[in-house]
Parts: sequence; C-alpha cells; structure tokens
Amino acid sequence: MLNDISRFRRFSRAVTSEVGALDTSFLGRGRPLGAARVLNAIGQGRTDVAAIRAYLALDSGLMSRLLRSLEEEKLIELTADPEDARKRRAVLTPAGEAEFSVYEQLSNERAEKLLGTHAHPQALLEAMDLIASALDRNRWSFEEVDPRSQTARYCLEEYYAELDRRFEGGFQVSLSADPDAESMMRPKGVFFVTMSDGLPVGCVGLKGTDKGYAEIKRLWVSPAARGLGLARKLMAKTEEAAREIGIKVLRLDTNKALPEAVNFYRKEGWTEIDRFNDDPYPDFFFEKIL
Amino acid sequence: MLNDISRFRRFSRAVTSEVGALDTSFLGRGRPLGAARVLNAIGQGRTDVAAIRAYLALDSGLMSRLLRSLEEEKLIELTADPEDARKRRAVLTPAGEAEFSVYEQLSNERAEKLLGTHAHPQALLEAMDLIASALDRNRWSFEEVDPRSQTARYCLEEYYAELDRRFEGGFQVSLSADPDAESMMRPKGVFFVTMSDGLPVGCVGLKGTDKGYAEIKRLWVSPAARGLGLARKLMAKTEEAAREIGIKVLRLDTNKALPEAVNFYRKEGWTEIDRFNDDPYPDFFFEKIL
DNA sequence: TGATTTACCTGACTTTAGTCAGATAAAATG
DNA sequence: CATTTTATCTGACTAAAGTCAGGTAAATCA
Repeated sequence: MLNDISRFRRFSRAVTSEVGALDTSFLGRGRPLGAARVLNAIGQGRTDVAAIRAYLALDSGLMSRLLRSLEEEKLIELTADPEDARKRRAVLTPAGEAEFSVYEQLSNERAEKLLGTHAHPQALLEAMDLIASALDRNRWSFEEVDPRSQTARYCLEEYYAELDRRFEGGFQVSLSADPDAESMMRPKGVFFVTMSDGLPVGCVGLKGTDKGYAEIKRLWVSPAARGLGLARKLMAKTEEAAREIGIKVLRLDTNKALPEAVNFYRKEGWTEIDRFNDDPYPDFFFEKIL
Repeated sequence: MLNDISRFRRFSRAVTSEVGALDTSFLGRGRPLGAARVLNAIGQGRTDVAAIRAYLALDSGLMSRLLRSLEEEKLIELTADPEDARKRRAVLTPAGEAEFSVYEQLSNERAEKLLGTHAHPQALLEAMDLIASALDRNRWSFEEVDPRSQTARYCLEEYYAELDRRFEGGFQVSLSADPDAESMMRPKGVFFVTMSDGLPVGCVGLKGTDKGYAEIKRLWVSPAARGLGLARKLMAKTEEAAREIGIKVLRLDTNKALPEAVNFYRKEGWTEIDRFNDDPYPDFFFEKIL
C-alpha cells in the first residue's frame, strides 16, 4: 500500500509528534528547553563542560550562560577541574538532583503510558531496539571487558539462549568447552563488548591457548543490531588485538544451524580446516593466518 | 540489561537526534523552520489555514506572518474560501510545488540512506510500522469503502496471505465462500477500513444475506496494529452500521488456527452455535443478537 | 437588523536561541 | 620564561519563535 519510503516517513511523523510532546512536557517546569537539556545532561553523569557542549552541540557562549542560569537557580555547582584549572566540572546540588528526577519522572511516565497500554510491550520494545540500534550505528563503542562482568554476562546469556533455540537438541554451556575468563583476558586474549547507547549489542572473545593458535569464541550480535556490519567490526577489533598480543594463527568453530555465521567466515577470508577439538557442538572449523 | 523504560528512552534519544537532523536539513534552503513547516503542510494538501494552524499548533498571529512570508516568496497563493469569505485557503504556486518537492527529496534521501544501508530493511520497516501504529492509535480513521477499492484489496490480500500462512494446508479464496462486493455495501452491508496516517491497518466486512442474519467477514488487523484494541473498535463500528441497516442477528465463522480470534469472540459476548454453512475452512461458528 | 461570533490580521512586545569577536587565565610548548 | 594553545567567559549583537491586545470584515444569531 505505502512504499518503503512512505512507511519510513509515516514513522518519522508519528515519532516527531511524540518527541515534540516530550519536549514541550519539559517546558512545564518554567525553564527553557536549553537549560533543561543541560540539566539532564549533567544528571546523566556528564560532568565535563566540554563533553556536555559536544553532546548537545552548543556554542561555548551559550553554554556558559545556560550553566550560569542553572547555577543561579542553585541546581548545579561548578568547580574547577583539579587536574586542569581551565576546565570546569558541573555537578548537581541536592536541589538539582530533585529537579532532575522530576524530568526523569516525566520521561518515564511517557514510556510507561505507551508501553502499558500495548498488549505486546515486548514486541514494541524489540522494534524500538531495532530502530535505535540502526540509528545509533555510528556511535558504537567497543569496550574491552572482563568476560565475567555484567555486560559480558548479559551478552553471553543472550548468545547461549539463541544457540539453545537454534541447535537441534538445544545447547548447554556445561557440555561445551567453556573457556575460563583468564584465557579471554590480557595477556592471553581479550573480550570485547559493543555498546550502543547503553545497550550491549554484540560481543566476541579471543581465547589464547598454548597450542600455537588462538580461538575466536562467543561471537554474538544482538538481533536488534544485525545487518549493520557489526560482526565484521568486532572481528577486525579482535584481529587487531591478536596482532598486539603477538598471535599469528586464529581458529574458530561453528555449527550448521548457524548458516549465516558459516557464510560470514567464508566471505571474510577464513579457510575451512579439519576438526581440531572434541567439542560436541561444532560442525565447521576455520582458520585464518594473520 | 536495560529495563523496559530505559529501552524506550534509548529509542527516544536515537530518534530525537534523527528527527533533529532532519529538521536542520530543512534549514539548508534559507528559510526558517517555521516557514518550511507551513510550506510542507500546504504541500501535503492541507489548504485550510485553520487546519494548518491546528496541525502545527501555531498562534494565529505567527501563522499569518509565516503565510505572508511564503506569499512574498511567491511560493503560495492565498484566496478567500468561496463558501465563507472569512476563511482563507492556501495553495502552492508552481514555484511552491518545486520548492516543496525539494523538501520531499531531502526527506526521501534520509529514508533511503537509512533503509539502504541496512541488510534487512523489511524488518526495519515492520518495526517502524509497529511503533508508528502504536503512537498513532488515537488518530485512527474508520472509512466505509467499496470492498473492491485499492485500500480494501490491500487489506484483503494481507488477510488471505496470513490465513494461508496459518491454516494447515493453506488458504485459497476461491475455495472459500467469497462474498460479492455488493453484499458488503449499503444497503445490504458495509465494509470498513481503518487508516492510520495513510496506512490501512485493519478492515471488516458486514455481509447482508436474505436468510434473516448478516455475517461478519474478513475481520483483519495488521500485525503492526495488534494489541491496541482495534478489532473491538472495528466490531463496534460494524454493529452500529448493522443496527442502522436494520439487522437483528449477526453470525460469523472462524478457524481453529486463529485461537486469538476465537478467544476474542467469546470475550466480546458472542455465542457459539452449530455450523450454519458448508465453507470448508471454518471450525467455529458464532452468533450475536443485537 | 443590530448584536455577537468567527477567522484572520496587525502592531508592539518578550523570550529563547544562536553567533561572533574579543578577554582572561591556566596549561603546554619551545 | 616568553609564546602559544586551550577552555571558558563576556558583551554586543541578530534571528526566530512566540505572546497578546486590539482591529477588521464576514457570517451567524436573536
């Protein structure tokens, strides 16, 4: 009925009025939108004036005045950065915290109102994750983390759950050769998590071994972030780290229930090799010389 | 990882920056945003000054000035409404059409850019339809149309395709008792389509018969609009129309592969009755006395 | 038909946002 | 230590958005 572009633009219109409504709801507190945005940026934990300026794309003069107006309202306190007295750091006063939480409440109420009246809020949220991930694709951050950290565990659990859904007969980590955390941390290996505005959307582990090669493990991309080239970026990061560590040979294994993964490795220049372990799950084995 | 509200707000942030970027792209034409918005409202076919004012939530004074600035640019022409000379109607001049289409092009390019770089644009569009439908739920319009019209045919094709996916052994309209168009139009019956900002999201037919009852046929709600109470509204519209026509008894049939439909009819006060036709598809038969 | 309402216009105003050229002081550089 | 760079501030602006109290002419009402 509507073509693709019309559908996109219908979405834009719907969302513009929703976002506009959020903006105007921020005006109910007797403060211009600019000041409210700065207050919220500080409330979110941004303390560096320069960082806030970059985040909100504000002119330095305008920023200076907005900060002063919040200071005069006694909502924030500005102090010189102890390391560099040219820089200024902004923190909320208790009154500022209270005011910030009112804005938080306004945002949360809008969210609850929309989600609460929908019979399938999870489907709605998945759709939102998909769109947010697509829009945010140029702001991914790749973080090297402990594979036991909260973000890493979140990714791994999502990964295991997907394998369990897709493998014939399911998947149990305990039956698989689960690498211990140290083998996926420096100096042996690494573990990367990709964050997209607070949501982990992908991960990959590089597991060092004493057999003359390292293994790629737990390459996972969230359903919301598929089709955006994230797997390739994660692999590039990992290969870069492998070179730093001094690794020359990379190996990995995968399962026939994951045809897009098998395809991906072939396309990315991996060579199929013979089985090199006795893990019960994999059907395919690949190698890449760095 | 993120809770529901945080996910919603991540979506809002992503979309705010996208919408902001669209807004600023509108500034490349040397015209303030307010004037650009009015020009676009007129280009979309809104001619009534009052309607544009309501749509854009503008003060009458501001509106008046914006219209004049567009008039001075010779992009629009203002004429008195022939039926009520107090009212003014705005239409684009040829130059205005050209300028409007530049804005259209800017919007379309943004849409193409995002969709074109995604490996699964259809999934993205489905997500957008879902969200747009949820946000637009308070602006549904219910239109009584010819079941052979383009919008009706679109709904029916979507409906048949879904039955074909869900019925064991598929679904073929030709095997079913396909009602002829006249039986679903006044004075015998009606056919309603629900529009959500240009996209048909649901339909229902009321088929008059000469057997002392009328039948509810082709009740369909788009996947994007499920969970928003649309089926109930469509049924209410249909019952209202049935009363107008003078129908006292409503009947319908449905299939065991559509358990949510069976549930819905039970919940909405329909009584299960014996088979009343020899259509090969239905398993359940219901009746409602008006 | 006179009074009232409606739809839009005009003028005078304020607020907000944004720009830009210096000024200032701390830090980094040679 | 003088010079340059960096981070922020200040003052003097402009443009855009928005507000509000009348004003005008057409339509509607009593």
